[in-house]
Amino acid sequence: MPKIVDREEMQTRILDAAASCFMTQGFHVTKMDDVARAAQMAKGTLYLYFKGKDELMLALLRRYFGEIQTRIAQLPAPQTLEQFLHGVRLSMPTDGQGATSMFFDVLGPGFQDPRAVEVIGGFFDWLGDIYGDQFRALADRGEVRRDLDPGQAGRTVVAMLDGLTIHLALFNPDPQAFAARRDAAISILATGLGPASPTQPMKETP
Amino acid sequence: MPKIVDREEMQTRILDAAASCFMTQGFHVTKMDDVARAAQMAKGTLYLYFKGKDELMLALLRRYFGEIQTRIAQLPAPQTLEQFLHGVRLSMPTDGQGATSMFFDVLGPGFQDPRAVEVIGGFFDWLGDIYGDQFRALADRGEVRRDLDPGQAGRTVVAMLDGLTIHLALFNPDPQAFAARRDAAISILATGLGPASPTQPMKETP
DNA sequence: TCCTTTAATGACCGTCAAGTCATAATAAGC
DNA sequence: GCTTATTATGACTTGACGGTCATTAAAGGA
Repeated sequence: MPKIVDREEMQTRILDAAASCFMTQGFHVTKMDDVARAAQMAKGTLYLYFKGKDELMLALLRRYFGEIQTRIAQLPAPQTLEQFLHGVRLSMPTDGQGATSMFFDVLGPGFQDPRAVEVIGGFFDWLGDIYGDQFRALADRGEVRRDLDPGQAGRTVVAMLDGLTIHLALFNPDPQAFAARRDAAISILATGLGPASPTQPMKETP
Repeated sequence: MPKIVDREEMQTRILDAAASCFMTQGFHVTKMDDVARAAQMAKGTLYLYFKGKDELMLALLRRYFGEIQTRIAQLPAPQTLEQFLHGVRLSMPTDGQGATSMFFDVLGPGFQDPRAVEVIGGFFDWLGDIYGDQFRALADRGEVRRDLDPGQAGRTVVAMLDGLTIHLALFNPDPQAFAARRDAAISILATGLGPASPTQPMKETP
């Protein structure tokens, strides 16, 4: 008798619209009317599928990071430091901007919503742990120095790489500059800022 | 005849109050009434000294980064890589939190105010240039590898270190963890993730 | 003390957007 | 095609906050 709708499909449609709005304009600037228009429905309809703007954002965050997480999780474990760094290179965003601005918006207002911090922070914790595990394995193979605590090192590298992404997204959304600095960062992660060791081909006397 | 007040002193008082509010609550959450109460004056009085909330924030940003900038500028140029890293260590925040949350708030909403981005981004550009100059000089002395473009490397290092600060401030405001990761980061910047070179005392075979 | 000029106040206004709900539209069964 | 349960709509309500301004207070000179 009744009219029946695929609830999940509607939620997906709304989330897609919200993602588009939030990512281009930012969370706070986006009005629920904007989302409704993007999803081609009336504002009231949104509230049949999400309790409010906050819930909408949370669902979006969970979906977004969930996808990245499953994608990263099924990558093969690197066997060498070079492989690790190659993986890092591939998994860094290429476009600048993107979702970074959205996170700024969400984390911004006094960290109002601890759930958002938990989702985002949880992801970085998780990734830091992954890197930590990989460092431990690589250290056993002599591919990575053994004097660092792998767990701390994992979190540290994650934070440093994210800093790169954030700065590029916020201050210099130029793909060329991004590529150059990503490569510089990876190179620094590999061998540090100090002069090349004698085992590598590089002159030492000026 | 007239009543006369020290305009600058009032502005300082207001800026101090605003800094306190913005840093603890965030920019968007803070109401002008909050700032007024913190400065012990009525809301209307604020508008005699600052055009509006945005101007207040901008003035605060300029003051904040101006102070850091002059402090860093009068530091002596490092003569060795070790000195450079020591300076980095000293110039990193020790408390976690602090101003970072405020910047998130300001940069957040769709980067609305380009002036704020300019102030903050300008600071990091400036610091990246400083580091770049130092790298150039250190490379000449054989203290730093010569295969990196100093300018890019300076910006890159600044971004990576800021990432560390951001993550600690947002996700893990624990001073102990901060110290541990700061040290890990500095160590990685020095010699990289790879195993120690033969010139340094460290076993290579497991 | 009184007058004049500048500073301080806080009730008020206008705007803006999140969220609501009475009403309309839709689809499935009979 | 009629009935009914469910879904969709968008005008309206509500609350909040940045900014204003008529009014009051303060300070210095005569």
